[in-house]
Amino acid sequence: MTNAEIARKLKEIRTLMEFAGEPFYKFMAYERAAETLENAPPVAQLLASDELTKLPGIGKTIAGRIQEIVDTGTSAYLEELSQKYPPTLFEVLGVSGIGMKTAQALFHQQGIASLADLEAAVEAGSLVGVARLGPKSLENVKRGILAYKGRQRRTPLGRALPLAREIIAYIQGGSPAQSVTYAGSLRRQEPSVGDIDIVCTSHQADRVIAHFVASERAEAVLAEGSTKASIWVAGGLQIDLRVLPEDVYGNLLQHFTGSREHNIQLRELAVRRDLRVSENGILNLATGENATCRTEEEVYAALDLSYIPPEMRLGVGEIEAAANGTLPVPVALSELRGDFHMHTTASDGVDTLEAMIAAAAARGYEYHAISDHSQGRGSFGLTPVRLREQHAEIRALSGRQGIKTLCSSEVDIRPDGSLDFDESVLAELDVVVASVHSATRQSRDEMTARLIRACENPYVNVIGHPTGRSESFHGYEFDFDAVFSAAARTGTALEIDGHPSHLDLLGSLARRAKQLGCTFSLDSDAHAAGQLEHVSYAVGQARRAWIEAADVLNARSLEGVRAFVAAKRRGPPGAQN
DNA sequence: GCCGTTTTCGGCCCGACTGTTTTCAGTCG
Repeated sequence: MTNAEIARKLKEIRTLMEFAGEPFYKFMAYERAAETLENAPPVAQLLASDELTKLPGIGKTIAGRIQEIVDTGTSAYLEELSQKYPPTLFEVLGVSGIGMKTAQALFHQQGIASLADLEAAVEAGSLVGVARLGPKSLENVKRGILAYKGRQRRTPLGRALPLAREIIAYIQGGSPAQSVTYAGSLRRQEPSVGDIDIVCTSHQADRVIAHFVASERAEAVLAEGSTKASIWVAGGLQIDLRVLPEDVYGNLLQHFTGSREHNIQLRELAVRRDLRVSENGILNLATGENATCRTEEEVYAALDLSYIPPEMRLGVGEIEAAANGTLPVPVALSELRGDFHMHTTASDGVDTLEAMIAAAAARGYEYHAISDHSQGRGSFGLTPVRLREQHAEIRALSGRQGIKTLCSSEVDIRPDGSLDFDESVLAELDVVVASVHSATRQSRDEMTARLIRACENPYVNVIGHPTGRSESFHGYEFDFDAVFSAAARTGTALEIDGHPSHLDLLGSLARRAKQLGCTFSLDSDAHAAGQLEHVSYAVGQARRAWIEAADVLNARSLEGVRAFVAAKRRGPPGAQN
């Protein structure tokens, strides 16, 4: 069972507890624990090492429930609540505009316990007269039902970010906006986002907001006030805009970047110092003085914290680290000197070798590797003969663009852990990426052994997209700690694949790998010249994992990379004799 | 239910917008 699945169960408990009238801080504890879990290392590993209660917000009681969920798939407490309140209540609560109070009233007064019940009641007009449900609220409920049905739950980062950039350009282009940027889960590089938060500064907020809600993209305007507005765009994705004066830009950006848990912890720390933190500034409760910050750095400095990059704001220990000066500086895109994973028309890419070399050179890289698929991938995989022909082409083009092109391959890891090329072919390559593409539903033990054997191969330098996750597949089952430890021990880098449909490793898992001493390769997995920029998503996940430049293979010089490869081929000291 | 630089009890983050209200409850982020 994944962390996300366990977190979902905890959130179900939380919601049903509130529905049942339990005290606020009791059910909120479950919500905070769930959010912590979503960004924590795999629960199975935490339970094995007895580290679960070390996570913030997880004490004895909730840890016990988590253990129970892992062991049995559910919790007796959850089952008990579910007996009283049917699971279809979550549908009603999922309708925008219907909150806890309304849902409780509808349930107790009219027996409405599902979306179908709600629709029927709306149709029959039987909701007229329910407290605080006037004609406008009823219209909102109707719209909420339609949105609930048509809505996709979450939007992948790779789709949301371009949309956010488009909206930002629209705002900048037609309104008196000063600074405009995206915040929220997008800025934290969450793998998928529930909405898009945009923050903006202006002294004419009303004009910016009027322009925003007039966008052709807006299929509905959900709210329109003097400093904030919300719209829905196609597919039911919500976009929130907040506009404040330029002198609180730092407070504004900090506030709306979140995460919620990070902000709660930050404000709790502030309260202990008699300070109240909000998007409007930092209010000193003793003196009544409000300090405004133009930058986020000022916000953190005002609380005696070192700057915490957005991707690290997850409420998983970063505030403590920032307070005691141990927060690492995460790797930055500008520190990358190359990219080991890209394809050409020789396999399933759409651009030629020459075009990919030119594109990599244009990014200012010192080196890059061409890593087309190996023969096992069927019609588009390269045979040894075709691979050697490609090497000849690379040598012929070498040096023309002022970038070193390395000969590589994304070699299939076969079901038994052996590689799709034999050693004589692998030995000719400068660097080897090895990936699983077949038999992805092997047993946990088989997949673990398969990946460890790949790590132990002296020619394998990078394990490509290590978990195999995608938008539609949760990834292969294997023992993360065992494989990550093998990678660290053998000098094999783990890839963080930035292709938006992969994002693999995710930050939470990569952080575990970092704790186990792994080296990482941050790659684009580009299948077109324009996709080399996807490496920025890999950097985003790396930063969420607290990975530093020193942990990153492609942040090293070409000599450093060659030394990494040579060391593994040579084997551990003494192994030759 | 969790937690501790006022530590084992007594606290627990902050604010905007809407619609239904005659001063605020509910929802949302």
